[in-house]
Amino acid sequence: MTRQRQVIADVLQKAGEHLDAAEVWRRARQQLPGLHLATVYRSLESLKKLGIIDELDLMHYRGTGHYYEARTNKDHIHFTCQRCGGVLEIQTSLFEKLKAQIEGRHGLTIRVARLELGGVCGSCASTEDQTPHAAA
Amino acid sequence: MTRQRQVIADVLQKAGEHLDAAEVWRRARQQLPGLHLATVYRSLESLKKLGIIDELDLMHYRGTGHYYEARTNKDHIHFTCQRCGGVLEIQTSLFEKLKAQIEGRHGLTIRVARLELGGVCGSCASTEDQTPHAAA
DNA sequence: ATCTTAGTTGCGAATTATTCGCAACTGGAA
DNA sequence: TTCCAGTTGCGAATAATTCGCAACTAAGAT
Repeated sequence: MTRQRQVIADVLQKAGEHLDAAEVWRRARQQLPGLHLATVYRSLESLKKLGIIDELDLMHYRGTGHYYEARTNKDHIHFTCQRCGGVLEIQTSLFEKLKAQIEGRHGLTIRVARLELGGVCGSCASTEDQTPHAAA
Repeated sequence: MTRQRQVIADVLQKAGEHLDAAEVWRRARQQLPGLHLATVYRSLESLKKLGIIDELDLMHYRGTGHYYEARTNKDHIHFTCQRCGGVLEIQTSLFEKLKAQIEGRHGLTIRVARLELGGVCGSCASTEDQTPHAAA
């Protein structure tokens, strides 16, 4: 584990939101001024393989890039409102059951699970505005 | 609905596999020689919004691009083996239950659901080879 | 402590994937 | 038929990501 990866993992652990590679770079450079963007990409790839972080695309609401977050002990689901762009994080034991059922039925091992939902959030369905309601 | 979109939707409906934009383009040009790649991207975007096709990334096993498939009446789950690259499509009613539960609990409407799993398939866990076992 | 080396970094250039601007065209409603 | 909002082809532009390579560094062996 190099200093670069520690800092990058730390940035993601402390961030309360989903960051793209460029934003991770901006923040990490405050501790590590010489850090190169290519290193950020390589580190994110390694951290992903190590199961320390997860990658998302939030239904491409904001472009084709990817977002990253520190992995927690329990997987959660991401719902992106396609009207206002808000992101809602959802946890439910049914998700764990679903994964367990699939592993059992198909004799495979799940290492990473990404459930991304898109649709219309409750606030957008009632009001007609375009401001994010769900937490990002 | 323009001829271009019809052909593109048709290519995806007939394909037994997941195609990236460039491959859709190659196939669609057989009926529509002048078709431009930019049009393919724009059409895929429209068809996605119409709910006719779905977009996947298959856990980025083969790069950072996206894959497309015609949508069927029942959503399915994609498992990508991170050892051999094989893709397994999985259906289970638990997935429908999970979506219904989320809609109910959070008062939102799900328009598109993408569950992508990564891990090790049964064959890879037993044999140590790197050949795809699951159907692509 | 020092050596060793497999793996990592910084750098800039290259590649891939996707989008844009604009003038010409076209599907389908009136 | 006329009309027009939406679509297309085109090439250039942009975003996102990866590569090649020489210099460095973490961490295990000596």
